[in-house]
Amino acid sequence: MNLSTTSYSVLSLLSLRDWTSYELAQQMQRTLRFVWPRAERKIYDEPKRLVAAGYATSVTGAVGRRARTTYSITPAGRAALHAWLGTTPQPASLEFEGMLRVLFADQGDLDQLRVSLETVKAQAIEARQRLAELSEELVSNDGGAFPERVHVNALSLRFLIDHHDHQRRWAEWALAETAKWKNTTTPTDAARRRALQVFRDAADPPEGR
Amino acid sequence: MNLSTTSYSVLSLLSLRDWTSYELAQQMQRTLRFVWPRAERKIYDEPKRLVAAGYATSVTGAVGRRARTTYSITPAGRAALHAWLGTTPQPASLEFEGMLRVLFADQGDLDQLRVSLETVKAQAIEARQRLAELSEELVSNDGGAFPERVHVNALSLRFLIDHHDHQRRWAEWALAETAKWKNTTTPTDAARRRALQVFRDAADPPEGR
DNA sequence: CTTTTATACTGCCAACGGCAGTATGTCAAC
DNA sequence: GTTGACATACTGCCGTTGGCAGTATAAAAG
Repeated sequence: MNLSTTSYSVLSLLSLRDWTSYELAQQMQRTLRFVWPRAERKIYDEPKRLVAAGYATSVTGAVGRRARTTYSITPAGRAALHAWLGTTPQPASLEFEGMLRVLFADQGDLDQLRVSLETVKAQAIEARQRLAELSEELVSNDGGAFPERVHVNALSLRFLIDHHDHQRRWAEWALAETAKWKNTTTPTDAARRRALQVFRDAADPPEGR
Repeated sequence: MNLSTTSYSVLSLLSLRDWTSYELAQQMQRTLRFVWPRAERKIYDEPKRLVAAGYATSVTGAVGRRARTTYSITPAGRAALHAWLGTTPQPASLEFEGMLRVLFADQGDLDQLRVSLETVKAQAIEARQRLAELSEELVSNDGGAFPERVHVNALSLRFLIDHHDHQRRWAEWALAETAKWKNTTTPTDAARRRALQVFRDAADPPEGR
């Protein structure tokens, strides 16, 4: 009975309050998605696994003739969560289809590249908008649903905001850069010089500490 | 016979030159991993799928008594790749276990939080170092193995460098921020004020265009 | 009182990750 | 000239995940 990181992310939510599977699925999509994106479908399986592991208990009530199961964390669950917080996380990993389109843009034409960049920009703005909405919620009622958690939420939000702003700014820069291109296959001499300068900058990592 | 984004990333590599499965697996880990991370194991299946789809051909040679299969893109493959470059990419998605540890740090203790942040920082520096090595290769021999592709490589590298530098700088900021904390559960008044200021900043997205 | 929308899931299957295993090639040391 | 270490070059297996489709009831809107 091995639990995945997804299991622990659900267990983490259960450490804050009781939830139904449906609420957990909603909450994962609304907030945790930004750092741990998982299909809604999978979230429904996790509480069952947690119960099987002894980390949660379920209470089945009813709304009309429909069953409603509410899950709660157990002391063993809290202990397991505490232990997990001391384990080493996997490195962050980024899936970026839009960048694949850019990397191999020389196999397509200039219009396609520019549409891809516009899509990346629009998607960054969209995600940024979702974060702004979450933030508004946190500002109102002085800290949102979990006002005792403002400090950790702020740590995380600071990163996510910059992350999505960075995507947008990069897309804008790339659009400006490619505005001077005549085709996707042959860089102009100026573009070539700027490219080599990017490589030289990148080859020299900043001081670590 | 539906091809995945992983299939198209392999097809993209084949558009540059011929490769063996092993070389493709290496190249994916070395470079494309940063934008499309996939297990080495899976890369071995992709060329076969591309052959089945008519997008690649295979030629089996030999090194001693060991078979060596080299894959090449077909005209149909080039056409399919061109069409794919015009499709809409999925939004970028980030998996960040370290941030999960930070978000639920109030369920653990201060030492665990600081170790998590140090790990995030070290992993960012490590990834940045891999990018610096790639860049050195691109600077030498005036553009690396594919000098005609400097312009698209520069576009992508610019983003990736900033992405990993951002992770490092954020981890350093978070370490400084948490240096003032007495525990993980109760923010000081000052920390609480700074948190609410983060939310207010975040609630106000910058001008889109 | 009927249609729409939200709630609350489950089944199915292809894609994926990670580990273990197999087998050959290359080079350096003994 | 053989042994061992390491690199090359994959394949099998199995549990996890993503995404689509489907089922069914409750609540809200018209």
